[in-house]
Amino acid sequence: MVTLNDVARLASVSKSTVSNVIRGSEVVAPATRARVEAAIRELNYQPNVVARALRERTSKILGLLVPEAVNPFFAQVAHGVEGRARLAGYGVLIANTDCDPAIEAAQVAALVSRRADGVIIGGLSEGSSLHETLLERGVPVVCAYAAPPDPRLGIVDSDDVRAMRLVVEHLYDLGHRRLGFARHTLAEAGGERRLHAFLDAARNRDGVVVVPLDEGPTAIVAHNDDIAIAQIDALERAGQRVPEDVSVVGFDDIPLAAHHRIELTTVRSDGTRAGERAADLVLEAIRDGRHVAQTDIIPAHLIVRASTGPVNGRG
Amino acid sequence: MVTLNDVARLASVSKSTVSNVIRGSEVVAPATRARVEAAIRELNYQPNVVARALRERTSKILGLLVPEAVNPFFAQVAHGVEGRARLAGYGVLIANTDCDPAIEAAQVAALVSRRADGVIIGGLSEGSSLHETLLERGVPVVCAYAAPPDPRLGIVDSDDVRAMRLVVEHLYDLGHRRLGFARHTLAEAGGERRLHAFLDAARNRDGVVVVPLDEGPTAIVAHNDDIAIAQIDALERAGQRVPEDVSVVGFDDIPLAAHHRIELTTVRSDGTRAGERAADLVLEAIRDGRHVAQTDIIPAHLIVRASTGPVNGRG
DNA sequence: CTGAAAGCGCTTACAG
DNA sequence: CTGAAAGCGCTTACAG
Repeated sequence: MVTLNDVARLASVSKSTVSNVIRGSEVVAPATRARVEAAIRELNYQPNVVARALRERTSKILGLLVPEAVNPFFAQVAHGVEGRARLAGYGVLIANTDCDPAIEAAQVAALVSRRADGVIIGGLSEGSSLHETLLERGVPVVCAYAAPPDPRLGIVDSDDVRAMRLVVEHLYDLGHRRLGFARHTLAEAGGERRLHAFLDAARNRDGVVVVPLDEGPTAIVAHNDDIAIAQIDALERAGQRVPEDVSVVGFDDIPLAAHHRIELTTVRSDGTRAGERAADLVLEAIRDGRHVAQTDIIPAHLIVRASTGPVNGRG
Repeated sequence: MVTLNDVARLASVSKSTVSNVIRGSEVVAPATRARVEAAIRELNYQPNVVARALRERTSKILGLLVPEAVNPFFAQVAHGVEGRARLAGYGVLIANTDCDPAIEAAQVAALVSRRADGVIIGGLSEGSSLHETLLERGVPVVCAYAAPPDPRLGIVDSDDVRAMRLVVEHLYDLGHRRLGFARHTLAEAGGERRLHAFLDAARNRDGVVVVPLDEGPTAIVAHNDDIAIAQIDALERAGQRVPEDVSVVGFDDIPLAAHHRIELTTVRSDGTRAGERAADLVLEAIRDGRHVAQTDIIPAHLIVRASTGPVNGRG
């Protein structure tokens, strides 16, 4: 590997001067600069970011903690994070946890060891306080769709309360009174916030009752699209028809939700945008040397498609 | 941030001794070791991997170049890579390229700058020679489902030739003679290998002709499941029925393919396993200080579901 | 405008 | 068994 020293030697200048050229310092004389640049090209020199990181006490690395790698929504979030990070010269270290506390702890330790300048958390296992480990070391962190309460945290979240109000209203208008909720399968911290938002919304509608999934709800609201789509699968395999017998509502609006075979009524939530926003927040905090301590709530939009219909096929 | 020096001071030993304890050297006296370990705990010390990386001339980082972040199959591959990397103490830097040559070049430069010890390429843009940039710098690289020809490369690939033979045979047996192929949308290097395997298989079946998609094939074979599912969407929106009017075959067997509403006939290809295998290959090469130079072909299995049926609904 | 020196936080021979 | 010293490849005051 060619180093800054090799370049200096070839250009017959000191390391300081090469460094000045690399970092675009104004101070270098044009002729010297030209010589150095020629040497860089000739040797095909790429600065060693590891060395720079050590010296500057910054790694230019963002950690991304993902509870469920295979969820397409998180793929969108990751895509957004990565795009913004790249533009800012940051790399993204991906850390899947599968919501397993042991893996999660190992991943956070690895992120600390690698001196990640900031961390974005897409989900934490139940009862985890790993975000505090990070915060106490001065690492800015933003939670996307995961919100352990801590004022130092940055938060990017969907407006679940409003979303669930829209969902319940929609179902109510279709005549549904027996509603069920399909929770998500991971033991995730704060993973019941959508459930609670749903319950609150249902409580505020006269005549609406919330029943377990196996006690014949006429409509099922799911924690996310993946779960909604799995519900459709389960219902139809059990001989029920969607939406004729049971209506189903998702959350996220993943690309597949608009598919002709699925046509899922859902709440739109732009994962890529959320990822971009999360990255921006954490990047700003890094620049300012502070915690994020900001909350960004993404507005909710109900997208009505064909997975919801009038109760009992009437109407 | 607490450093090795802080630990040394608190334990009243030298940095060398702390380093020996951390790295589990046998040489340290039990009493000394205990004192150092107590100090580590008390200070909550985490070694700085950046410093270690600089000294050891290894970053313990794997780069993962992904052409299409939102493809669920690549999410599986990434999951597999990440899992194996973690077990080996490596971090995974994710680099989306969206198959854009400019982004791709920037990502490879970033990976070089960060001194990634190895790189896994999930896809390269057409005409790209970026893998050579890496190889020439001595970085082992394995291509997963992307195979520019270079003997130094590691390759993990599906057995497209056998797969397409099975697919064509299956369709032939159902009476299909007019077949079409839905290519993938990215300008990816080697992205036509499945197409060519398909064309070869079709050529070897008497009476079979390959026609453009808009010239009424009775069966469509797609480059991957995502594209197959999009084809079903397009066909049905255009008033055609699958499989009554047109049969559709995918490739990958993403989780959704088994969904009751989709029931896609497809070729199984375990993305997580492929990712794990790719990581193992590159990790071994790093350990041995050599290029990978190995090929691993994953056997093909045809999974017949309901998206294929007899031609013209007969039978 | 350019260069010598110190130092980021580690590891690794090498003395003792 | 323990410690002093050098060095990984950079950047950053500071002289000149």
